[in-house]
Amino acid sequence: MAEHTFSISELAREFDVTTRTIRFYEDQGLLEPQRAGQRRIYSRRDRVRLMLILRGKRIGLSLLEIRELFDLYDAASNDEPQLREFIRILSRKEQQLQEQLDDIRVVLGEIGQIRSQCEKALGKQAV
Amino acid sequence: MAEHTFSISELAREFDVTTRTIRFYEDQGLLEPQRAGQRRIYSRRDRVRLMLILRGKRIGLSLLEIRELFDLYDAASNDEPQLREFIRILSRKEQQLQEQLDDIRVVLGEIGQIRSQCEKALGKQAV
DNA sequence: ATTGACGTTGACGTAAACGTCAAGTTATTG
DNA sequence: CAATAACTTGACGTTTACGTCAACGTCAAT
Repeated sequence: MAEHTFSISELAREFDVTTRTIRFYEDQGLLEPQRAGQRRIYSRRDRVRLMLILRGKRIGLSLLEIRELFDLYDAASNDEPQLREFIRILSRKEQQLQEQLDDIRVVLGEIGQIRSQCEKALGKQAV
Repeated sequence: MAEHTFSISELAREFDVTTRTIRFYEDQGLLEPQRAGQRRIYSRRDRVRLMLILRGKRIGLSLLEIRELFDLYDAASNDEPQLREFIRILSRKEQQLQEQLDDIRVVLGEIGQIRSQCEKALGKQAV
């Protein structure tokens, strides 16, 4: 079965990051593509890793935290305590996001008030 | 009516930031406390501003964005287009947060799978 | 054989958000 | 009055996450 692989710029295009970024992630131990001579060859697994990195960033993880999660996950497959640790970290992150969401609801509520005040101020003239 | 004021370290303690941080926010045009000689005197309004700054940070705004929102808000009180812009920016942020939440739900879903796999692997022995 | 696209490794630069002195000022208190 | 605490400005340091060259390798196509 012919394993599909990717070049660095293919991945860069697909995920809208620069090649520099991808190499940087490798530098940080987040990716370990194979080589064909000098050239980097990315497997499906590498591609998934990149997806996970970017998702991690979107939920506010630092690259170091992502790295630690990868390491934990790799080591955790057969180790329950580490898996629990893994889950605990993510639960904590979930709670942080929940707080963020609460914050933004507050902000949006305030905005609503401001808006209605403004519309009242502008009055019946030319809204 | 005696306006209650605050020293820099009072605010620092209350919000668990350093005085350096508060001065830095002033440097960035986010706060403009009065002075008694050299000393900074923070009013209730300044305190509210600081709360807003920290809340803004929690929802992922940069200090620059917060600054722009303050400026917009100050200028917007009587100007509808700017108010709409103000609201638009926050709506965009709300959407980003929503995406973050979706991301984390995905992650947590995956975690659930991994956990159950792990428990299955550990089997009936000593879970 | 040369051009062009793509890739490579350094090395240095940058922006954000503070931390960390240093060196001086002001206020209070024993 | 001297010590101490709290405050000030200013300058330089730090971390994260890349951007930006420079200088070179490689491979396919003309």
